[in-house]
Amino acid sequence: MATELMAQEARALLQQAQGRVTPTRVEVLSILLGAKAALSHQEIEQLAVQQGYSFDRVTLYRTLDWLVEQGVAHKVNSADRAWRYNAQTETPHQHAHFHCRQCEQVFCLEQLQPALLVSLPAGYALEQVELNLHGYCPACSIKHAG
Amino acid sequence: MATELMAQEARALLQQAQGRVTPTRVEVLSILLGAKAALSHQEIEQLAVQQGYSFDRVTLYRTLDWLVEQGVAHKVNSADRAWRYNAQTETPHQHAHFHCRQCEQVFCLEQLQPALLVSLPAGYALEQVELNLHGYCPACSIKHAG
DNA sequence: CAATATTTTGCAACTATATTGCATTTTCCT
DNA sequence: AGGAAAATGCAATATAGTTGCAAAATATTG
Repeated sequence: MATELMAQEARALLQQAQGRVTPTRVEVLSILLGAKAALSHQEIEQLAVQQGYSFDRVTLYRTLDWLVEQGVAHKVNSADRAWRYNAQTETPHQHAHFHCRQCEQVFCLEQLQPALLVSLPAGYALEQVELNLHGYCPACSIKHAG
Repeated sequence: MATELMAQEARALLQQAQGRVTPTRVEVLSILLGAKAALSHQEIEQLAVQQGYSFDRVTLYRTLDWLVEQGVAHKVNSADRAWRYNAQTETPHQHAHFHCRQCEQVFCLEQLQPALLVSLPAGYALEQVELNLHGYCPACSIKHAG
């Protein structure tokens, strides 16, 4: 597990944020940095415990909110009514999310550009485009197809 | 209020569904038919009360689920972690949703085609595309701009 | 039209996610 | 090291949605 590396990167990112670099924040951000998919609060809590760290649920919520506010993480709304979070290392850009129907994980697709024909009706002020793809992720596709 | 017309249309649609045409179902569907935006369970309940009709929360949830199942309504996941529903009179097609940041309403944009460049990484099995646009709806844009 | 079977509804209790207020602890700065 | 400000933990609460079961409504059959 490259936990220590992630922790270092996390600390570096937090250095630039408006606020304190606390163990909880380092832990949470390094978990997000090490994840391949967007994580729910529960998944994060579990991973933290696995790494010998624990914190209150409320603290986690607040930490995640703060990370989003600071621009180092972002929030995805998934079908099971739970927010999922992942680290946002690069500049905020429009990227798509792939929601797996089997394992319910949410993957960020950085390279997918929604070259959409924005022929929005008059009057709407567009601020952000959110593209969600639903289906089966590579791992689940294999199990599915057999 | 064109309630009676909506109720008639609702009854016609329900006639074709697999199940009973009950007052609750007619009421809920006609509310959805009369709405310009996707409605939350709370908004539906309120509108029903305004029209002199009331039902249990659970019944509403079940009714909405059933309407979706029957293909006469569809479900949208919005930012406030509440499902929103609207009538689906036409054939199910991929359409975009506009989420207003001010009034939190969700509008269906039937005409908007997400001509997206689907260059999905290998392994992903795409089943559905969900396009959400965030910003300010016409009514709120006006208030916003002054 | 009455009896019966089936579906739908209402009630109560429950689950899960998330939030709020406040006291305590930790962190940062000098 | 000391003190101000920020972060955390705990308890309580809000909100969305679900489940089981009994009662009511609707449809079906004799």
